[in-house]
Amino acid sequence: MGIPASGATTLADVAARAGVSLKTASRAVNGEQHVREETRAKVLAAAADLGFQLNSSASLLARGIASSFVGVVTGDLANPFYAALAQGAASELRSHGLSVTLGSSDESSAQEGVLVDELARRSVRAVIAASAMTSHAPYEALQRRGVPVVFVDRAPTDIAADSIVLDNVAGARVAAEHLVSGGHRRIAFLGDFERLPTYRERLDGFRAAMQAMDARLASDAAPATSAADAPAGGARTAAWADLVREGAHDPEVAARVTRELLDSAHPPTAILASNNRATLGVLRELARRGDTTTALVGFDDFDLAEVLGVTVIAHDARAMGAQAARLVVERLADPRREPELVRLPTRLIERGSGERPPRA
Amino acid sequence: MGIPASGATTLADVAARAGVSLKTASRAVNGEQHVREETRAKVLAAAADLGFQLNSSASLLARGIASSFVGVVTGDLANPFYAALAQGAASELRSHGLSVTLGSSDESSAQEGVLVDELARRSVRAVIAASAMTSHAPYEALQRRGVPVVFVDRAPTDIAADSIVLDNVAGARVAAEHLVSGGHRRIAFLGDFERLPTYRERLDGFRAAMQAMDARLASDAAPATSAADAPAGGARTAAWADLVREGAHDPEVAARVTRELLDSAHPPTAILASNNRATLGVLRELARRGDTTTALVGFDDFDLAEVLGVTVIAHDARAMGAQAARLVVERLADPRREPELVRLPTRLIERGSGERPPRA
DNA sequence: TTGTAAGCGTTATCAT
DNA sequence: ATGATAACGCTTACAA
Repeated sequence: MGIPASGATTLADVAARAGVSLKTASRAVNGEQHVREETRAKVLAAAADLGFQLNSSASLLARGIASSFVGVVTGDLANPFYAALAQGAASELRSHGLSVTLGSSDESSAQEGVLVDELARRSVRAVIAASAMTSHAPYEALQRRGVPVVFVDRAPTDIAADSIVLDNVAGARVAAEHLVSGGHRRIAFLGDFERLPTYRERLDGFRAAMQAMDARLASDAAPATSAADAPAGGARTAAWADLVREGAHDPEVAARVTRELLDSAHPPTAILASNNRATLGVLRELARRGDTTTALVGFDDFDLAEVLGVTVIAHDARAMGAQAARLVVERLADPRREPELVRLPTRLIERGSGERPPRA
Repeated sequence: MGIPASGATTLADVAARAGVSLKTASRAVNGEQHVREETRAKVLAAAADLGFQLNSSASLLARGIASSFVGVVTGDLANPFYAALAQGAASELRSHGLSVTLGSSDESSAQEGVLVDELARRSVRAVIAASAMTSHAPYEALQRRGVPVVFVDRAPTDIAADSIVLDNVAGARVAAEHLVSGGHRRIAFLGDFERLPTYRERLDGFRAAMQAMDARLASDAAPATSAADAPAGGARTAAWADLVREGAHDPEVAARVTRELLDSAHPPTAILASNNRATLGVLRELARRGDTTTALVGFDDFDLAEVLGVTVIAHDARAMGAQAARLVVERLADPRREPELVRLPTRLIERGSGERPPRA
């Protein structure tokens, strides 16, 4: 019925059918003012008749706007942490009329670089990134072009940008202190890729707790002794440092490392897994060997943690995504604000695995 | 240095700086043929100098293309099944130069409708949807406008479209038969929302297995008896039908239903959870009451299933997403193909929970 | 190989 | 309140 088979109904068609000018049709369709209600109704009816849909490319072009898409760059959506992050960002952005376009880097710097270039080519309005890169040059290029970039989970040190991260140091410290106060002295730390700031910060927190423990033990052992009496200080430091492992980014590696640790001459009595994938690997290995005595605290909460009784350092990934979206919107509104660094709290949830006493 | 502060470097700027015409610059930038290498290099250098980026809106408009975005509609990304689906679709589409834009319906028909309208407004090139709607009118509108729609997980019955689903009937039947062959007679079925075809199909599979069981039991009990002798037939049918529950879409409801079932006068000895969220709920309730005897088979595999020893009906969600992406690409290439219905296989993975014998 | 001119569908400007 | 006309930045004929 007058609908062109090509499916290409333009605003001009609508205007013609409604018997008004192109501009009036535009005004009506966009809900602008200065259109008589009667006219508007006429235009809207014509549009409905023709199944008209605004061509967003033309609209954006005419308005001089890049696009209404915000790129969200994460490692791998299969990781529930990233999924929650993306979901939080998407729903918050949607309430501001912005859409999300996804990209997974699989934690590869190279792939992430390609991804960011691609986003640039797609003229995204802004980018939210959980970056695994050490050099953020591609992001800087975006910023220069006026595209805001907000970093989540990992804050870059080489460029200035809004960032929202967890209080990793405090989280890991609390976890380690919890194990120490439970009587553990030999605590292993399962870290992620060495290059990730999250890993380094969590290790910092772990280190702080362990050094405090060493200091306390030293003073307990020799109440009124001078530093010269503690030649074992270095050895004691080595004691906990020997149980630090890195590169456990996926469950398989984490399981293997756990196995090596527990099979060693002086196995740890407790493990602090620095993220959800590491925790998964530890759980698999513990289950495999039927080990129910080794204590465990995992960074990141997960669905079955309660069922399995796993003590975790929890946080709200979805809120983090939403917060990142808010930062995007704010910077879009005022590009010259000072870059903001938001640090989100974590909390310890005791479920049993972290409260197991050390083996005798 | 000559870069306009507004960040709006156009192809014309590049052409001017390189001392060539607009069209030549366009050719060089787009990697087209018929450009002397020397010229191309000159243009590319100018583009790099100016930090030029093609305006995708203008480019798409000039080419008469809607966009290079494919909308992916799912329930909730927090569900690993959807996350894997989205990831699979995204990476496959990317290799075809298409990007993904995400939308979560939270399984609400209303919200899904809004979402689809939004996608239309954004001029997406195609849509991949795990739809929770019963009427697919909004999708039909898209199709009419020449936007291909591919349904995943749930195939619509009211409109014709490419679909890719699991063999739900077979999967659920195999699961139920597995429990029956393990000696179970009282098997509960924890279903999702009644309106979802996945739920209905899984129930069909369950029913088939249970009816077969009933038939076998009847003939065993009365080898040479006529139908008139089996007035209990209806009662027997009721026996398994009484253990069918629906609406267990989230873990909380699933846990509550499990509790009611196990607290009832004639509790089931086994449970078939019709999806990952239901399985989670069952596990929580079993853990809460310390129940280690009730057998369990869950539809959908999950990360910790091995650790927990949960027998599942597994499938490859990521592959499903990738396949959907392939269907999109094919239909984009040839819009008049016959709509295709792909049915993906499932497989039973025995891990212990499904092999527990019935309580005495 | 390179350039010219027209037009993609919409919105902004400035009249009326 | 409505409308003619010129952008928006790019690509596709069609020349040269």
